[in-house]
Amino acid sequence: MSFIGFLFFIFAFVKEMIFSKTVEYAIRAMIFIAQKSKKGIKVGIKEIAKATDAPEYFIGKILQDLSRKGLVQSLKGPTGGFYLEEESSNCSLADIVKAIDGNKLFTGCGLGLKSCSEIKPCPIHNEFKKVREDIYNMLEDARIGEFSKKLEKKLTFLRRK
Amino acid sequence: MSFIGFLFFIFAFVKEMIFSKTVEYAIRAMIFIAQKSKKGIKVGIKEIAKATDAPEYFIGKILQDLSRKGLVQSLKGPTGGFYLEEESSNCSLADIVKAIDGNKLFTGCGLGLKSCSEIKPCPIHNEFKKVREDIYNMLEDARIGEFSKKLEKKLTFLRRK
DNA sequence: CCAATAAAAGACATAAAAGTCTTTTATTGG
DNA sequence: CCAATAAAAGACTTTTATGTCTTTTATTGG
Repeated sequence: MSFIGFLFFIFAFVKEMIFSKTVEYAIRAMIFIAQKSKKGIKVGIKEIAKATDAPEYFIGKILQDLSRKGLVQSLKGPTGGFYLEEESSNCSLADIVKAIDGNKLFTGCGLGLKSCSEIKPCPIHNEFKKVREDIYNMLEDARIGEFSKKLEKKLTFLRRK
Repeated sequence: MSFIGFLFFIFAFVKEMIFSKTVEYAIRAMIFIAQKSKKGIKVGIKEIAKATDAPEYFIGKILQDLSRKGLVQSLKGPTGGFYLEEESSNCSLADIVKAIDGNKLFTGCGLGLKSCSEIKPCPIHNEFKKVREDIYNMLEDARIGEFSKKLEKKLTFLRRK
């Protein structure tokens, strides 16, 4: 199974659930860049698009944005492309989601909730809070660098079958 | 605090997260209809829209759809409106989500996952599975009838303050 | 320096979700 | 039966998300 195929497996779960296409593409791209970066290789948009099966121009835009926000590094010109500095490869899925969609997914109790519902929270309120926390923890624990390592191990395993 | 206000508290959590506006409005409307239905009152679209702070024509469309699918009952003409039969008031939030968005939110392991990832699931895969299950259970447990009962109790409590 | 390369920037296009309006159909009380 | 009422149905508009294209800017190897 291909790298892309494997990613699809994992994110098939998520995509209808929490993440926008933008976030989905961003995460796939970041993992791919991380893998290449570990080998000291910078990758161009075309290659990223092909490898992660994302629309070329769209992923370009997304990475542009992430680059401005410092989650990924880039260099123009020949031998240029996208890459991750040591520090960046330690960023979590949560960081990516935050960078793109803001932290609305995580900020739990907005305006109203602080007053009434926190004092006397309804049962469902608490359940949701828990789910949110679970999602946050999950995304926070999933570091791009770690993730790509694990993926590679699995891939190796899978390829031997 | 008003009924609408209270609902806002609860769904402020959810709306950026899982549910479309359509689902959000649907749930608010259903709870409102349930409360009225318990008193044997049928409610019109205008009243529902006002009470749940949803766009009138839009909630009309949504309830039309839910009505076709049997989740809510309706009657045309004077003294007509929407209401819930005993059976319908026992429907869960999960039922509503399913009726509108299909069960893509719950069907967990789609195509790819059955083969490779289930055999050797990646850590994140399992976490997501758990979150999904949590969400499903939460939505399945939340029955419209029960929910409106609880809300009413809270409302009474709040009003006495 | 210069030609080639690749990202950045900005404008544009398409699709999906959300929201609105008008006409039709069913039901009721008088 | 009839006029009023209210949902059903269908067409339409607006907004947001997604996706595409063109031009500009930075970098490199020769």
